[in-house]
Amino acid sequence: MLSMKAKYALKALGYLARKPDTRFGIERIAEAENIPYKFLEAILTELRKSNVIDSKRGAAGGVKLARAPKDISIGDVIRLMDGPIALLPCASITRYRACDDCPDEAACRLRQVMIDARLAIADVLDERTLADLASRSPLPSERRLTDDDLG
Amino acid sequence: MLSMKAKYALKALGYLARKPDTRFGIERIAEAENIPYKFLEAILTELRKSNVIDSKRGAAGGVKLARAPKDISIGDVIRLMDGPIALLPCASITRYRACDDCPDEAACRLRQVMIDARLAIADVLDERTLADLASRSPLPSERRLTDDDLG
DNA sequence: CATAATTCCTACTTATCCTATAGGAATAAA
DNA sequence: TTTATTCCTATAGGATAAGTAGGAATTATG
Ligand code: FES
Ligand code: FES
Repeated sequence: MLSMKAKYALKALGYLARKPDTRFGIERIAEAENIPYKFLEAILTELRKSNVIDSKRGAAGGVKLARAPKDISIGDVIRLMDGPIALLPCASITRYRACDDCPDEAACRLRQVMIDARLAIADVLDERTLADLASRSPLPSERRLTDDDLG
Repeated sequence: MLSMKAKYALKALGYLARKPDTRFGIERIAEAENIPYKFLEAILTELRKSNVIDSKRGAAGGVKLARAPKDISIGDVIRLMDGPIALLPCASITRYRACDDCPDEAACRLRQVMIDARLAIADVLDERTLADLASRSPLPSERRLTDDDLG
C-alpha cells in the first residue's frame, strides 16, 4: 500500500497537471483534493527539493509543475515519497540492496519471482505519467502513445 | 516493500515446499534460512491459524505444508502477512475499501492507474506458487505451463 | 512603505507498526 | 520420566506514519 503521503502527492500533482503553467496556492489544492493543509505543505516542500515542482513565495505565489506532465512518471513520484517500488531490496533496480539473510543471491528463487513482479508493476507505473491523471475522463486526444500506434 | 515477516514466511514455506510431506522443526528452518527463531515461531503460528501449514507438538514434532506447494500462491502468503497487494484501498479486489478523500471514485484517474498496477502485479504473484520457490535452480520439469505451451 | 498573502523552516505529537525477545505451559515420543 | 518440540502470553525499543503548531522569510500590490 502507498502511504497517504504518496497518495496526496499524486493527487496534488494531478491537480497541477490540469493547468501546467498556472501557479496554484497550496490552500486551494488542499481544499480541492481533500488533503490536510499542513501535511500537503510538507509534501510539496519535498517535491520542490526534488525539482518536481517549482514554487514562489509571497502574495500571488504558489506552486506549479517544474516539467511537462508527461515527463513526470507516476513511478518516480512514488519512489520519491515511499522509496523503491520493488517488494524486496534485492529486486529493486533503482535502489538495489543485497539481502542479509540470503547466502546465494543467484540461486534465490524468491528473488526471481520478485524481480518479475517488480518488472510488471514498474511497467505500469513508469509508463503512466501525470498527464494520465490530468483529465477527468479519458478523451481521445489524451490517449497514450501506445494506443495511437495501433491505429 | 514486503515486511520481514512476509519475506521470512515465504522463505520458510519455500523450504517446506522442497519436501512437502516431511515435518521439519522450526529451529532447523530458522537456521537454514537465517531467520530469528522466535520471530519465525510467531510467523508460523499465524500461518497455522490460516491453515497454510500443519503443525505437531512434542518430540519429533514440527511443521509441514497443509496443501500441495502448487496450491499455495505467493500472492496469498503476502496477503496474509502484509495485507492487500494493491497500492490503494480503492484498487484492491480482495479487500476493497473506498477512499475517504475522493468524492467521485468513478472519475478518479489515479484509481484507474492503480487498478492497472494491481492487475499487473497480482498476475505475477497469484500465478507463482510455493512450487516455484522449492527448487534451487530452474529445472525443465519445473517450468511453468506457459513455457511448455510454447514448445 | 505598509499590508496582506503566501511559502518556508523547525519543532513537536500521537498512535501504530515493525522486528523482534523472554519465559514458561502444553504436548508427544522414546 | 526425560527430552524435544510447539503453543501462549507478555513485553519492548525503535522506526514510521500522519499529521499539527507557530512563526520567519518573501513578494505583490496599493
Ligand atoms: S536474495 Fe533477496 S530474497 Fe533472496
Ligand atoms: S478513489 Fe481511491 S484514489 Fe481516488
